[in-house]
Parts: sequence; C-alpha cells; structure tokens
Amino acid sequence: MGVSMSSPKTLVIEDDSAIRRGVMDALRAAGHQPTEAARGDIGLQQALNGDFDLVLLDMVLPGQSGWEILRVVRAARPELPIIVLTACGAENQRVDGLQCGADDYVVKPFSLRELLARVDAVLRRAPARTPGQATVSFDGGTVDMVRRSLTLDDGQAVELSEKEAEVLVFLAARSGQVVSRKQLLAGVWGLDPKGLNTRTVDMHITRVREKLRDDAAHPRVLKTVWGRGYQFMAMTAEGRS
Amino acid sequence: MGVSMSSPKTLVIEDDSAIRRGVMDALRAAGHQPTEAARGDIGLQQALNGDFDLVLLDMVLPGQSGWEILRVVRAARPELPIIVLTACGAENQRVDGLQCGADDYVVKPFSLRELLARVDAVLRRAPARTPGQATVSFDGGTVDMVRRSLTLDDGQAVELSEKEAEVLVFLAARSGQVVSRKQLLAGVWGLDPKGLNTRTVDMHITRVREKLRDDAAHPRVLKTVWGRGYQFMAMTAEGRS
DNA sequence: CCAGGCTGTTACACCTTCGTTACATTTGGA
DNA sequence: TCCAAATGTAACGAAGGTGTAACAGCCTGG
Repeated sequence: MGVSMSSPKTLVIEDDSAIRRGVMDALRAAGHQPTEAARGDIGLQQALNGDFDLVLLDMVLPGQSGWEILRVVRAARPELPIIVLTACGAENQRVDGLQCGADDYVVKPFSLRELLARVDAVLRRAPARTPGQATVSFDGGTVDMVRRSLTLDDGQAVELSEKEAEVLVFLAARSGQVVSRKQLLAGVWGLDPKGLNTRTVDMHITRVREKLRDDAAHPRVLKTVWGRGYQFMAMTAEGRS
Repeated sequence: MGVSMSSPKTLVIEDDSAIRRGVMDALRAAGHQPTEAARGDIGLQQALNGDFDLVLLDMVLPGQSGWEILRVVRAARPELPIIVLTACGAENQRVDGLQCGADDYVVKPFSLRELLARVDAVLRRAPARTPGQATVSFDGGTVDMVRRSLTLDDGQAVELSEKEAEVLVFLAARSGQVVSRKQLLAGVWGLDPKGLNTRTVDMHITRVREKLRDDAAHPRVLKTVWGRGYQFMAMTAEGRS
C-alpha cells in the first residue's frame, strides 16, 4: 500500500464558518477531499472513526476543547498528522501545542497560501505514517508495529523483550514527533509519573538502541532531544520497496 | 485573507476629524482601503482584531494613550507595521517612539505627500512581516518561528537551545526593527531588568550568531546598532520561492 | 531447587545549558 | 587627541539532564 497521496482526505474542525469555508475551498482547489466539522465533539468522532490523512484543528471550539481533541486523537491515532489553528498572540500556546503532539501550527490570521504550504510540508514529511500502515522503516531496519518485531537490513530478525517492544512501537508510531519521558511512562507503563523513576525510560532507550545498533552519541534512529524527550527518525522518501 | 498588498488595508487612529478626513482621502486616492477610528480604545480593538497591513497612530488621543496602544499592539502583533503621528517639535518623542517599536514617525503638521511617501516606504520595507507568516528568511538561511527551528541555505538543520531559539524568534518576529536589550530581557526572560545582567543578552547574541554563521564584525543577519540594541536583517524582495 | 532472562533502581561520569565575570576591543563624544 | 561607555567573547562554574554499568528482585522453565 504505497501512498503518494494523490487526493489527501483532510478533516477541517473549525467553528467560524467564514474561515472554514475559505479553508475548504482552498483545499479543494489544491486537490484535496476535505470534510468539515463545525463542532468539537462531532469533529472528534470523525477524526477517530473516519479515514483521514490529515486533520486541521481549531483550538477554540464549541462542544469540546481543541486541546482535549488533540490529546485524545493523539492517543488513539498517533500516526494521524494534525495541524493546529490557533488564535493570534498567545506565545506560550505554541510550546504547549507542539509538546501535545501537534505536527505543525498556524497562527490566525493566516494566509491560505501559508496554510497550504504547511499542509504540503506535513504530508510530505510524514510518509511512513499513513493510517493502517503496519511497518515503519528506519536507516538500518524495519519495525513491524503489529507483530511488534524488528528486522535489520541484513535480514536478521532481532528478539525484543516485552517492554522493549512496547517502547519501540510507541516511538515508531509517533515517528518524527518528540516524545517526552512522561508520555512514554503514561503510554507504555500506564501510570501516573508517581511510582516510577524517569530514569527507567532512559535505561530502556539504551537497551532498545543496542538492539537497533544505534549509537547514543550519533543516533540514526532514536534521537535525544535535550530537555524534551526522544524522537524516532523514520526513513524519508528514498525508501525501500 | 490573502495579501499581496495590491490594496493595502490601513487603520487610521486619529481624533482630530480634519486631519483624519484628509488622511483617509489621501489613502483612498492612493489605492488603499482605509478604516478610521476616532478614539484610542476603539482603535486598539480594531488593530488587535482586524486584518490590517498598516496602522497610522496619533499619539494624543481620548480613550487611550497612543503610547499604550503602540506597546500593546507591538506585543500582540509584532509583524504589524505602525507609523506614529506625533505632535510638532518634541524631538525626544521621536526617539521614544522608535524605541517603542514604531516603524516610522511623521511630525505634525505634515504634508499628505510626505505621509504617503512614508507609508509606501514602510509597506515596501516590510516584506517578511505579513500577518500569519511563520517563516523569515535571511541572507544564509530561514527561521521557522512556529517550530523555532533554523535551516541554513545548504539545507542543514541547526539545533537551537531553548534560550537561543527564543532570542532568535523574538528578533526575527521584529525584523527590521532595532530591539533593545531591555526589550529582549522583558520579552525572552520575562523579567524586569532587575535580577539579570544585560551582558547575558550579548552572550546569547554571540551564541546565536555562531549558529547563524554570522560574523559580529561584518554581520549579515544580526546587526549591532550601537547604543540601542540589535536588528534582525530579513531578506528583502529578491527572495527565494 | 537452580539458571537465566527481564525489569527497575541506583550510582557515577559526562554533557549541555546558561548566567556571570573578566578582559580586550570598539565607538562616540569631549 | 583621550576617556568613558558599549560591545565581543573566552572562560568558568552551577544546575540539572543524559548514558550506562552494576546490582537486586522477580518470574519462568527446567
């Protein structure tokens, strides 16, 4: 199931009808198949159940907060790209938004050209994150997220322990995003950050890196983002068959 | 919501109805779409919420001080050009105005021809300051103000530390303006200039310059304006795609 | 019972960031 | 010209983030 995205299906969640219509028209003109939602709760349903390649999400919505939607969709469909539309100013929202896992961020008022540029960039940058894709390739091998198995480029299958597999799949499903230790603790261990030591995460990263033949000092796969977390570097474009 | 500035939307905040009418007529004759506000508080609302390309701001106003408006608009919409209309004489107001972030100033009484010349100059000089623009290019690379990332022209992505990113984005968002150390301290560190050493700013500028491949003696990007601060030199006109 | 693997914790060395200080150099004005 | 203020930057150190070796507890399969 290659991709090449001839006609991306995009979900627009935005309550302001003027902006929504403008965005819908621009997307259609750019060859998308856009769907619109004027309320947060309805948009959330569609994002979770629909077959979309991209979500454009306003932060100020009736029916459900945009932040809540971002969190829920990220948890349920980590591979689905999301671009956040946020009201102007609000310097700090940007950090929160990107840390919540938005793939990009457009500040209102925005030009439609700017928005389309961001949309193209996100779709181009996320080749391995098509919904339903079961494997993610990196420089040196491939992760099968369904079987939770790891195969290196020389054909060798690598055994993973339970936790190692969970950590690797969790990161691979969010390839390109920076994942904090807290997110890993919550997602893999399913706990409040109580009870468990943050260093536990580091230790497992070290063990996974070893099996990936990755080097912490010059990582090809699991990059450390200082002060923020870890980032799975998926293979871009020039990929295998 | 597009831009391309064939018919710039200009907001005129001025309480003297004779002057206001004259300016409005002159702008219309010059092909603008001007909007007028006779009171400071109303003008401030419009400047913050409206979709304008330029603001003409009188300093002496009922309802709200012009200085206050200048400060607030600068903080919320740093990319929005502002030309200050200041009462005659008062040489020092000029300095204060420019330091507060006005893009230009016109001293009353002024000729309409002079005003239009200044308006044209400011609009021409502010290519990278379109509302919603998320990237600013300079001679040697591009700053993405949303991702807080830096890409050089050879395609290399440069890692920025937290503070480096904040300093660079703060300056890039105000490209063309001279930003004082005090403004940087307030905007990036969020402190009164107490508690922190002014040299801290210099040090971070040095570090950012290094990552920009910029040379303090012959700066292409971060120019030192002696006695006043620093200035981000955005790429003009003949820009990239 | 033991052996062996998996997990989480601890400890320690190292690295990054960032504010400060110090000193050389530059600049503008008297 | 000379002087004082402003600037550039190397160097330092504190605070805290990161990599990983070592260890102890746990479970599972003999």
